[in-house]
Amino acid sequence: MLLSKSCVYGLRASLYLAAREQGEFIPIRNMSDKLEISFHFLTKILQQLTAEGILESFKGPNGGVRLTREGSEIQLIDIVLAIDGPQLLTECALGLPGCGVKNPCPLHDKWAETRDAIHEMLEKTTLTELVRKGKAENLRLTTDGGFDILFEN
Amino acid sequence: MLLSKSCVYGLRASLYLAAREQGEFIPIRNMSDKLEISFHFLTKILQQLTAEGILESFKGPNGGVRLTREGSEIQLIDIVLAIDGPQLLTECALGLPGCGVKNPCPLHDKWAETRDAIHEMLEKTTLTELVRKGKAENLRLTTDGGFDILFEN
DNA sequence: CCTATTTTGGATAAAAGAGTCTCAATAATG
DNA sequence: CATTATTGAGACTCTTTTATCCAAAATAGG
Repeated sequence: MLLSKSCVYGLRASLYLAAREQGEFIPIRNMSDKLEISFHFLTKILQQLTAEGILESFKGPNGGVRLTREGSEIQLIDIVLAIDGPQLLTECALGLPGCGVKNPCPLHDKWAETRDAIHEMLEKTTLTELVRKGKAENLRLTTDGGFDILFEN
Repeated sequence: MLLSKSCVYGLRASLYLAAREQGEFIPIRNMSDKLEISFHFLTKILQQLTAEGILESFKGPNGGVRLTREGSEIQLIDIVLAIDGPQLLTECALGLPGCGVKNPCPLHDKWAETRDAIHEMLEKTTLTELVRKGKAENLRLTTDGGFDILFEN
């Protein structure tokens, strides 16, 4: 699995938040229902994103979480690094510690290129960009149903 | 982790085999010592590669494993798919089942491109190519020490 | 035929990832 | 002040991955 499940859930939730009114605190239960993710598990993941400063939270009635920045200023890489950690995009393909330009493995160069391609994609893609695309084409963020139904009622 | 540890070990072992005389059966213990991988664990991994037809094995004294094809005809992708399975390079970045051109998630297109880049790299790279590079530049296949010391005595 | 060497396969154990549950802390509202 | 809604934090369970161990099968060589 390229991305951990936590990371995948974190991305889905972040997209959901970016698609909602900015500034509004969204209860996690609300998100877990819509996105069909276990409430408690999602809570854990969002706590990480809060700790990393990507989200901010508010307790009590009318509480919830929201993005600290605009969706257009949050790249996918921010979420991936916050959850899966930077090793994901720096590790050696052969698992050798300290593999780098100075002391590489035979696969280092090619692998570094590949990792860079992943990094670049994640770095260039913003939440807002995906939300726009999702809305325009009614793409899904969940197993069944399109983008729209996430925001009904 | 992009590749599982099993997969990483499988790659290292395959490179080791490709670097040795073709046709010769190499005992797994020999490899596990040189590559500093747990013997029993490596055994399990190589059994998978044998089952997938990438290796063949021979029991008893002077037994061991060897590549079924020449190293120049084995691509990294063969090993990765045999161990981590094809899902690795087909799964949706948001974890949605059945995500594809017909019913995509907002990230599908970009993710597919990224996966293709990984796939292409793994597909274009052969064991022999890496072995040649490793030998030429004395690169390492293990934590310490270069390529050469793997094949002393 | 016996012994040593080696893979095979299954059982088991330990560690990490995924998921659940409970209780405390915070805050709004009547 | 009591009630209710919500996040925070920790303990706990389940599953998968990683790792270890052992007995069985195959085979070479004396």
